[in-house]
Amino acid sequence: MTSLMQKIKDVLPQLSEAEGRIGDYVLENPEAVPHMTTKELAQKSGVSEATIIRFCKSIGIGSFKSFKLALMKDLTLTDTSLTDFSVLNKKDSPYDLFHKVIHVNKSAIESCADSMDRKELAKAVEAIQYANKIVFFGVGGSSTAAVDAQYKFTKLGYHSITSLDFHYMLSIIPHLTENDVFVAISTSGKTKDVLELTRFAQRKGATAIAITTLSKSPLYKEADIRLCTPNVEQDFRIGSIPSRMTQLTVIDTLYMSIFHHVGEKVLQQYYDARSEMENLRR
Amino acid sequence: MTSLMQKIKDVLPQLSEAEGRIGDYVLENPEAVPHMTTKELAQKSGVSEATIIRFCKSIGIGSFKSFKLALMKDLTLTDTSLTDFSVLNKKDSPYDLFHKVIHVNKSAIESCADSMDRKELAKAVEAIQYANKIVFFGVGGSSTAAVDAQYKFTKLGYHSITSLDFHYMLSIIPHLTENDVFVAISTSGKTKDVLELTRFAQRKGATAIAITTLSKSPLYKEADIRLCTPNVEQDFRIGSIPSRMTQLTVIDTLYMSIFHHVGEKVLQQYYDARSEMENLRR
DNA sequence: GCTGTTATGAAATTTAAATTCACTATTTAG
DNA sequence: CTAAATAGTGAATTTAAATTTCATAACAGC
Repeated sequence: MTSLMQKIKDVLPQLSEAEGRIGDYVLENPEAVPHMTTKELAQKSGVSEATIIRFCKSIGIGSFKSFKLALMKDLTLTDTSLTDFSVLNKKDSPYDLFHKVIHVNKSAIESCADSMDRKELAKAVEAIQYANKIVFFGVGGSSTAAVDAQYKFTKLGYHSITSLDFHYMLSIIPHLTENDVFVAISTSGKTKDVLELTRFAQRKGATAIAITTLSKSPLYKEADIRLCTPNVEQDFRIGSIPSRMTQLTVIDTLYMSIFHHVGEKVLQQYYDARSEMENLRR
Repeated sequence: MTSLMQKIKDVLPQLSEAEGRIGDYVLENPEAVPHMTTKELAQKSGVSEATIIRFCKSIGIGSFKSFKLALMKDLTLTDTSLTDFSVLNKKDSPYDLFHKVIHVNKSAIESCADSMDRKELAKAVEAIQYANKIVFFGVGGSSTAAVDAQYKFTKLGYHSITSLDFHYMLSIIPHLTENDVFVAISTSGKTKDVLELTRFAQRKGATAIAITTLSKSPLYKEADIRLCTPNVEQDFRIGSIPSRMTQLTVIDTLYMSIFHHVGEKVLQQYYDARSEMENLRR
């Protein structure tokens, strides 16, 4: 059993009746689905087309097209690829673990393509591009992405802010306006601190961009723009290892996109910074 | 070179001017094409949509959809991996950049396997395992890895320290002893701040672990233990995007390895932390 | 029993792929 | 050297697929 199929099996009990019927059909006829249209699959599993789309989102994939692609990949890779650390072994040496880490991280980054919605991405780039201030916030494992983002956007000349301190953030947000962007980073989308600050920022008029998994979480529902990360396996042992990689991939994309727009303008500043760094021999 | 790509090359001379332009574009950006629509590919190769369809038929494929599928299959088989953003294109949309970022990050992580020395890794794990304090230091793009590491090892119950502030670090290091570990993170291995602190830590008796590229850099030469990251392409535009991924992969490996050793002991603390978090509904 | 929420499909909209058609440039036949 | 034939092209259209919106029905909580 491969990862996507397993995933469907796992969530099957939580699905609604109609979505469950789709799941059943897909599990029984996986090789047929990649060539179908929503209409066909809808007919065959006895639901409406709209429910097909909803089914895709329920299993954490952003579009029907991506779903078909992921399923196809799943079927061709007979490789018993582990995408999590379930097969951790007592005898594993650090070097063995190293290769597992490589594998998990690579898989996580690969699956980013499944959950991202290109329209939302375009909206996010647009919002950031014209932003006055950009505030990033993430706690726990997601703070890494926030810190990284803050650094990158500062380099691009933005007024870019982050802090791990909830109370510090509370003092920042009142100054936000509709020209500003608040980027909330939370894998689960349920983190209370993140939610509260996001709502606060929205009340001040800022655009709330969420970097979170595709799910029915409050953050997902309430954000103005959603950049979805895939539902990579979570395990207490590995904590947020793979989900951090997916968050950073999203951040990198935003950075590259903005650079692409403002790049010419900041190039001189880049060179300035570099030559000054060389002068100081740092 | 594989079948489809080769096929395109073969027929290229026989194609008409406009179709030839498509062929050129596809050969230059094969990994970008599978995510495009006819419209996009038409724009980027400077032809009309109709010509895209005709191009597909010219190379013996019945539809644009099939063409994309075939190309994708082709690419997964061979790895024509670009490991840099050299193929950045003026017309790239955020979604295009997203796929390039995925590709670059994936490649970077993959190539980690090439540069890591298993003995050095074992030594590093050994040193950290019995360490009293662990200090991480990285500046610029490498600070992300330091921050991430500090958080991870704190979760494991270590006295784990990092700061971006050179002077703060100066006040930390005098307290290090031979039971402590100083982890220096620098892609180039030449960063002055990192070097100075590393030497200082070594003078105090701490074991210096370097996470750096395999090169003749001072950091590489002077460190007690070397964990090498691959020499991924550096580019002013992308800064440290791929090298940050490789650093994090090394950090993840250290974390997993240590967890593997001390795991049983800290499991209870993990559960404590989680249930308390749930109590506080954070 | 009312109210708010969730699940659902029908219909409308949006988006992508493919086709048609008209125009141009070039070649070929007379 | 001209006229007809032909190939190559993109604009506009058609067709088809994916996605969103909206109204309704079922249900849970009060």
